[in-house]
Amino acid sequence: MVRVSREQAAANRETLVDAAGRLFRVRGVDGVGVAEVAKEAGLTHGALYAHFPSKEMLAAEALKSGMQKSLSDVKASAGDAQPTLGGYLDFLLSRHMRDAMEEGCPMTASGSEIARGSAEVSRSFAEGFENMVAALAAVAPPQMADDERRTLAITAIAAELGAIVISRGILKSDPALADGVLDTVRARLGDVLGA
Amino acid sequence: MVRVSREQAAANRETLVDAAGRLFRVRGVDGVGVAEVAKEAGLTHGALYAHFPSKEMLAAEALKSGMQKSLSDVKASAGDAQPTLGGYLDFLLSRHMRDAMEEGCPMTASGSEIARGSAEVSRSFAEGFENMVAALAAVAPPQMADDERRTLAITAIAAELGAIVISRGILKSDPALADGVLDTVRARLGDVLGA
DNA sequence: TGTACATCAGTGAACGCGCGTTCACTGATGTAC
DNA sequence: TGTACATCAGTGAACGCGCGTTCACTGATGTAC
Repeated sequence: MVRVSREQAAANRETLVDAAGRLFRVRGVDGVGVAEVAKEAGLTHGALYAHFPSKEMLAAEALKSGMQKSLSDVKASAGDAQPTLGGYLDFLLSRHMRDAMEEGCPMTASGSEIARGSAEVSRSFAEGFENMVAALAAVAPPQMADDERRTLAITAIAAELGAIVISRGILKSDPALADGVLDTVRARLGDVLGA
Repeated sequence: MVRVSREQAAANRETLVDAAGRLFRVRGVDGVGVAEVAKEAGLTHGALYAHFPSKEMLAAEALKSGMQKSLSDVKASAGDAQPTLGGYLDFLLSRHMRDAMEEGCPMTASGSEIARGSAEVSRSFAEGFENMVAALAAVAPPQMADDERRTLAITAIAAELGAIVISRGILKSDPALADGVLDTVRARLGDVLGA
C-alpha cells in the first residue's frame, strides 16, 4: 500500500503512538526497535519517519499520550460513582496496576528512563504529573486548604509510584512481599490521609 | 599486560563492578556497552568475561553492590551523631541525592529497569530493599510496635523513591517544581511520621 | 633457594546481529481546471 | 462530473555502526620438585 487518505494517515500515526507506548512501557525504550513498533502498528519502519523525526521524538509523544490515557483511566475508575481519594488509591495501588504494565502509567513503568530523556520528554512528564496532582487534589478532603490538598496529592503520588516500582522489582523473587508492599503503603496512606 | 596476581584480579573485578554500577545508574544498563565499562575500569572487554558470564550477571552484581554501598551511605550520613529517622529522610530526599546519580541509590536510578530484570536482579533488589527497611525501622519512634515501624519504613522508602524519580523527571523542564516535590514530600513525611 | 612448567587474567581481532536512519521509488489520494 | 497531474504516506533495500560474545594467543604468576 502506498499513500493513504489523510484520515487513515492520522489513524496510523495514532496507532504508532499507542504501539510505542505499550512496547516502551513493557520493555523500555532501549529494549524495543523502531521496526518492531512499526510492525505492531501494521506498518514498516520507513513509514514511522514520515510521522516522527526520530525515535526520541516518538518516545516523547508516546509518553505524553500515555500519561493522558493513564489520567483518564484513573478518573474512569470511579465509574458512575462520585470519585474519592480512597477509590483512586485503591486503583493506583492495585495488583492490576502493578502487573498490567502495557496499559499502566508510564510514570511507574519508565521513571528512570524519563530522568535520562530530553527536555521534550521532561516537559511531557511534568505536564502529566501536574494533571495527576490536580486530579487527586480535587478529591482530597474538602475541609483542607488548597495548598494542603496539593501537598497531600504530591505525597500520595510519590508513595504510589515508589510502591509500584518496589513491588515490581521484588515480584520475581518474593511475590508475597511484593503484595505486602502495595497493601502496606495503601493502608498507611489511608490512615494518614483519612482516605 | 597478561595474567596478574590473584589480589590484582580481585581488585580488577571490584573495579569492574564499581564502574558498571556508576555507568548503569547514570545512563541505564542498555545505554552503556561492556566495552565502555571495561575501559572505565582500565581493562578491555575480553577481561570482563573472565569475571562475569554475561552483561546481565554483571548488572545483577552491580545492583547488589550498589544497594549495599547506598545503605552504608545512608547510615554514614548521621556521622558521629545518633541516627534519626528525620536525619535519614533529610539525606534521602536531598537535592544531592537527586542530582548525584553516579553515587546514588540504584533503586531510584534504575527502578524501571529492575522490574524488567532477571530473577537474579530481583533477588539482589529484594535483599537491598529489606536491609533499607530494617535500617529505617531501627530509627523509627521507639514507642511504636515493631510491625508499625516496619510499615512506616516501607511507606517512607516508597515515598522517597517516588519523590526522587518525579523530581528527576521534572528537573529539565521545571527545576523549581522539581525542588518543590522534594521539599513537599520531605515535609509531609515529617508531619505524618513525627520526624 | 632455584628451576621447570602449568595456570589463567587479560588482550584484541573477529563473529553475527540488530539497531536508527536514509532514500529512491510506488501509486492512490487530493486538487486544479 | 471528468480528466490530468501534483502530492506525499508508505515500502523496502541499503547505509554505517556499535552491540554482546567468542576465542586463539600472551606471558607473568603460582606451584611442584
